[in-house]
Amino acid sequence: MPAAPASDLTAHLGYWLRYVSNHVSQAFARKVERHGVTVAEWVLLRQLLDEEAIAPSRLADRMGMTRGAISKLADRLIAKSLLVRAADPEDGRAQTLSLTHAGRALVPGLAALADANDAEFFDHLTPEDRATLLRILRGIVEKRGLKFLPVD
Amino acid sequence: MPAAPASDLTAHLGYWLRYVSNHVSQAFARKVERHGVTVAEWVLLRQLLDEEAIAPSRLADRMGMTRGAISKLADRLIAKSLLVRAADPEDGRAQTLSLTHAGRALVPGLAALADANDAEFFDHLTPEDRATLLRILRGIVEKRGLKFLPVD
DNA sequence: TATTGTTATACTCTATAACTATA
DNA sequence: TATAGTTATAGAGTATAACAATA
Repeated sequence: MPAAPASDLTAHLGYWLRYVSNHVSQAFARKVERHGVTVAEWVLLRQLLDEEAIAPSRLADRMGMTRGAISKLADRLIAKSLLVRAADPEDGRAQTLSLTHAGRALVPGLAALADANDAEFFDHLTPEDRATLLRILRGIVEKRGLKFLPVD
Repeated sequence: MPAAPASDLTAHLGYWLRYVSNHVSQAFARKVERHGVTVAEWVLLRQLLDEEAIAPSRLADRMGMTRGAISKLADRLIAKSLLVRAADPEDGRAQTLSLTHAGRALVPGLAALADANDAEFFDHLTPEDRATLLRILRGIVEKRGLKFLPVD
């Protein structure tokens, strides 16, 4: 009897994508861990750098997480004195998140680690391959339109 | 004052890879969830399909997980009657894992979902782009040699 | 009533480390 | 001592749902 007809795991692009992505992220996690933050925390910090102050719900949209998840993530960063919460003077329900001095000071170092991590995994590619990879990934995001993010 | 010098998140291929991969995996997770399994469980089941019986430690190597993680994953699949554990007659320390009839019967349906998920995210790509993406991802795995997997 | 945000609960995934049994 | 495997513990990430305050 021949092998079962189920298609091979390795026939799926999703499988390879997940495999490589998990390893890239894990390697990055180990790098930033030494600075006391996680990958998700880094992404949140980086978002704040350009924004001054931002509503948790906007972060949730951008990062593709629920508001509850953002709340917990923010709690951790506040406990590390990298972030502060403040009431929005215009809307009593709303809050804003912004970086502390320590948080702002931490970002460039983390960005350098992100650069190093990217180099580690993608520098051996030709410039063409790097461009193609970026184009394909961005194309998928655009095509799917981020619209399938958590609805909460 | 210009923006801070920290490089943009979106400048990193790792960022896009993680973003797309998370969405592809989440979409797949929702599909297989209806069949009562998770993505990691699916990968383990699929590995077993070709092997008849396999040692947990081999699975750990292949799947890039620790032995403890495989143990727990196997526990869940055994609880669902999709997997069985058996003592290795040749080595009193060793165990083997194999699919039950129910487990084996479940795989083709899950494989069809994996096919569908891949189609959903990658079918709009040209054949050239799909081939390039696969080549790049496989190249990274080869280059890094899976050697940075958990050491346990 | 609808919206913003937090809190409570739960489950998966993963890791590290202690432990058991066998080699 | 070394190896195979399990178990214990912990923490990140995520989700859903209940809740509080305000609009």
